[in-house]
Amino acid sequence: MVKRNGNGGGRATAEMVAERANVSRVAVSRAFNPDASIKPAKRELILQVARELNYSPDRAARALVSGRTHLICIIVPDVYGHWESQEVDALTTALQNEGFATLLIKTSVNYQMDDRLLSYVGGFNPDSVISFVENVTPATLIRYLDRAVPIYVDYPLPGSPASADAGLLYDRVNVLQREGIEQAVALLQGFGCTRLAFISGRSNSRASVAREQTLRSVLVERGMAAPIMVPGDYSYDTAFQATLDLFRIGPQPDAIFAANDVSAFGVLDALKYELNLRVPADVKVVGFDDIEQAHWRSYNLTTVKFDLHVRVKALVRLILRRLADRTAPPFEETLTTRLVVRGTVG
Amino acid sequence: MVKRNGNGGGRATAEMVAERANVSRVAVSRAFNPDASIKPAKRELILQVARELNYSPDRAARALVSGRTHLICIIVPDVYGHWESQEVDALTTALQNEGFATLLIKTSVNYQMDDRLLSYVGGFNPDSVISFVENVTPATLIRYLDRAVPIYVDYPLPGSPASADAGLLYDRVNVLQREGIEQAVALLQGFGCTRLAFISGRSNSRASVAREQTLRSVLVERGMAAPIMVPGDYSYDTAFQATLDLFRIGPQPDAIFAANDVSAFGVLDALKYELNLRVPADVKVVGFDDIEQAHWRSYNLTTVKFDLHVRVKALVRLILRRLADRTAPPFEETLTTRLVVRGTVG
DNA sequence: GTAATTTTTGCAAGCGTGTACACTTTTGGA
DNA sequence: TCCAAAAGTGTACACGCTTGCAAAAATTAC
Repeated sequence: MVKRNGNGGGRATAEMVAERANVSRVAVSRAFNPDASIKPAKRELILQVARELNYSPDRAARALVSGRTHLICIIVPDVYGHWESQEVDALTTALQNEGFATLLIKTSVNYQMDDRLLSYVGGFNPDSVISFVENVTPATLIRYLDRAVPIYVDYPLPGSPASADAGLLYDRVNVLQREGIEQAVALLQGFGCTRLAFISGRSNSRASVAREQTLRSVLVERGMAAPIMVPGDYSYDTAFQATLDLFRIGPQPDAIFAANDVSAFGVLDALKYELNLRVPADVKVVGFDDIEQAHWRSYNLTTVKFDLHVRVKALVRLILRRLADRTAPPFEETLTTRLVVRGTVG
Repeated sequence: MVKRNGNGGGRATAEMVAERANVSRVAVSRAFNPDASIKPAKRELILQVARELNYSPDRAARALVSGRTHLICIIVPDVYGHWESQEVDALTTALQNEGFATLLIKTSVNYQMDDRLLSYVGGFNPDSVISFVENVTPATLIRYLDRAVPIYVDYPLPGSPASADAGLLYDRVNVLQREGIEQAVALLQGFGCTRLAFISGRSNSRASVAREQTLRSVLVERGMAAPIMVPGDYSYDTAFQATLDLFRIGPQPDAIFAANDVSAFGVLDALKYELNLRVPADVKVVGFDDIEQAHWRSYNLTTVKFDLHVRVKALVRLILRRLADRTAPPFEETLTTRLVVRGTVG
């Protein structure tokens, strides 16, 4: 049984750098701390020596004393799609540029979004937690991770208060579905559509519920009938099958909203390859998100988008502001959506 | 300027748990260490109190003394596609089940895969590093991260030694392209194809080079002509445009290999929607990877796949074995590929 | 040139945890 | 009942780093 503690003997420590540069260990620490007071020439020398030794300060040790880990947890659902992938990707880049690293945490059969997962996450002492998981309340997150700054990515339901939940105040980024949906409905109405269908996402998804409810209220305002509801789960396969079922039984819609783009692809393929209906001539289709594949020629999907990078920037801004001042009142950013018109409508 | 060090006052410490449970702080430590010696009843009590206080051991402090962070860095290129997303996803789940967390690191304009990024990564003291980046040599990785266990996800070029590079030995997971490609070529030859084209990935991508070279040698063995080479970059748009160019000028191929599925989709859409060629009647198309979208009806792509989860399992196994015994000779796992036949061939 | 100021430096004390070591208690024969 | 072995416990130090404090050096003001 070999003794294996400390850094394992591999990495250089501040001590070694100090010795090699003939300075004190404290000086090394200061050289790596931008706003510490140290003579420029000395800092230069130390950084030079550090480079030779491939030294960089141990984040764990640093975290222990400073209380800041520079770790940001991103919690994503056990199954997640292309949209989340793209967002995790963009977030990682943006946070990395600010000196943070992203810790990817997945809810799964072993770690549901329960006490166990939360205290697992808490053990990392992250500076902030960004949750894409729908079924976790702000209250829970705050209770387990009170040192960390929780940030919510949220789709406010029409009429609900924006940045408060169970009396708690917290920072969040809201996405308003209204504008994009209004544009879409106006366009469809212009083409004479009267019977709309809506294929939902997973039942407990706030994004899906927000989209559905907003669609409903827009339809009411314009004097149109409520949408035919079709249960889905954001996946291609489910949407494909649901579309077949939809057209086999009930009143056939002349336009279909899908809760996300991937579902819309399933709808399109079912219409084209199984039902022999033409898009947009016979049926028009609208998706949500505008993921990369939406512009692929086979789909060429009309969809409600908001700029991913705008949201990511907002998230990062929120985190930085909150870390700089923990007592400020809740920050809130709101993003709007817009319709991207492609071939599946008009 | 508020003093903010330690854990910020939020999280509970072992000390607090000890006090509340009337035990020593060491006992708390032991309660959380499965193979430490402590009376079962005492451990139960401590875990109970810990639960009440939402306590879990601070990973940073633990890492500092044990030398193990339980952090695994996954380094991905600045731009990466669906395949990598799926793999990062699967890896995160698998590692999390073993008690590790994944730190996602992206190469980008600020942090190329250079000294700076490497010592940035090194600062986290990860237990292991899984690199999906092509232009980093094992030697570099080992030099900067010698305490961490480096793992390579690799596509060995035909004829090159498997687990040695620049005299260094290291663990790796190899993917053999041969079987799948042989099946594909046999099938194409059976359909009378004679002129093949290959759309490559990014020029410095080992995966692409390995696929190309394997294809070449299979063609030679079967007495077929060398493929027409078309430069690509794994993206849909580039493949789309490249296909247009290919058919406007040179000798028109009757079958096209694309270095990955996404490129193949670009090829298919260009053939169908711009060149008015029928697939598979006029041209046959083969992709690589078998990502989720390959079975979507609009593409229905014939492709060379290997099981993602098999590779992920192999990677995790490698890491666990190496962490348990750092002096063992290099481990190596080899995966084979196979052809998934769908609509774009035959 | 000296005194008052500012900048730089080193010491020492922690941050929260694991573990070797010595010590005390319990267990299991005989 | 007694003794040897096993199991449990507590003390003290270490891990690598940051930071308040006081002392030293460098800079400025007169």
